[in-house]
Amino acid sequence: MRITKQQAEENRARVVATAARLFREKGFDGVGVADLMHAAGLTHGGFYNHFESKDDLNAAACAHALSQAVAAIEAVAEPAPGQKDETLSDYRRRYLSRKSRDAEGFRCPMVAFGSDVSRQAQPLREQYALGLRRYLEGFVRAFSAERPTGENARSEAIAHFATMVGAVSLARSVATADPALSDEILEAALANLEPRNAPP
Amino acid sequence: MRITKQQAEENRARVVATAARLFREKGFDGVGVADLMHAAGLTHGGFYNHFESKDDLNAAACAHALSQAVAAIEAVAEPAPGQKDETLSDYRRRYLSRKSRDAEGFRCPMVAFGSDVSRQAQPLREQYALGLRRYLEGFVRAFSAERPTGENARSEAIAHFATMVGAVSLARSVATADPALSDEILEAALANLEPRNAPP
DNA sequence: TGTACATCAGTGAACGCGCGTTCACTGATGTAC
DNA sequence: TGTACATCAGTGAACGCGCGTTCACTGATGTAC
Repeated sequence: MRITKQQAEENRARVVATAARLFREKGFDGVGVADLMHAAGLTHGGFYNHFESKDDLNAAACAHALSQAVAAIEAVAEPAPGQKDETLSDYRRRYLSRKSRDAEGFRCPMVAFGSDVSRQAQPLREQYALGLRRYLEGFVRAFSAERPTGENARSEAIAHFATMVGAVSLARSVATADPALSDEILEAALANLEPRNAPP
Repeated sequence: MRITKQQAEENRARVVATAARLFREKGFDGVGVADLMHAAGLTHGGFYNHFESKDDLNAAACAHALSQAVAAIEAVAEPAPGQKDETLSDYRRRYLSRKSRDAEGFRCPMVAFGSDVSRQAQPLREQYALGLRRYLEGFVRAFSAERPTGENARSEAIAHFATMVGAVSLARSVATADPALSDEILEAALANLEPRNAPP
């Protein structure tokens, strides 16, 4: 049953993408190798043709999720000329929307992996740090474009993003048990992050 | 080997307190019943004399951790007369300190359980929502005392706390792999949360 | 107050299950000639 | 270009281990008289 090299690479990529989605939904320990491989349309035995270990896949999936986030914020920071790209204001509203909060598998990895990262093996943490660094660089550029705040732009942008992460994390935690509080948290973050003197 | 009723209650309380600490450190799934009972100085067989299930303990430990957090913020909001209690500024500095970030088992449950809560059973989520609601009420009072901001105090306070949660969560995630970035995140949050026109 | 018995927190072995991982095997692909 | 063989992605059964949970048992406590 040997298959094409290209097909094998596609299979591997599909496993990583599936894992990036399922891990965000259920956590790294919430998805087993067998579940995952079947979700990707394969049988579990072939897993070790692609990955050294589950930890290895965890790291690959984490890197994949982060690179998606980096691409998204870079599109905001450097909109393609002539395209109707998302502004930071759009991005923030989407990030802090109920829909995004309730999305299971496509959430921001910084929120979805919040408390998991520091419990994972070192290679994953390295990948994560690399991704977050790149993400924050993009975020700072997008933030600076929205409001020229001068010398403290980076510091302000980081605090700004921290508010978004904390708000979605808290809002998610109480989404089912106290939806009103959950909505209130999202709205509070959004209200306090919009530029103060927005043009009319 | 039957023991005193009071002794049994103390044992149960010790198990819950130990769990609240270990779960914050390693996650709910990162600590087994046997590990936990031995950490509390007991053998694992007796576990079901105190708890219906692991989920039941998870909920009890979560409630315990939250009630500690609530007590801490209430002490800031309503300082006991004549005592040198922590101000919100002290609290914030401690919360966003490297020491607090690196503390394994005594961390803020809103950070430590960030992505775990929504994956746990409904009773735990109810407990969590109850605790967070009470915590935020205390936080809003403490925040209003620090800076009389008028009608939006609650919204501002919630966004303020979200920044703290997001910052510590992000800082923790990269603490080992990129300590400089981790420190920068804490400092950015602190700088942007201090009152703007602090009295000299 | 003293006695007799039921209760039940704690013990440690055992259970079944699901997990990550390994393995022998298959057979189309890739390659050497 | 065609042929012969090695490679290796995929398959599905099996392994060992740790987990949550159950169990028979112990013996001091709590209680009924």
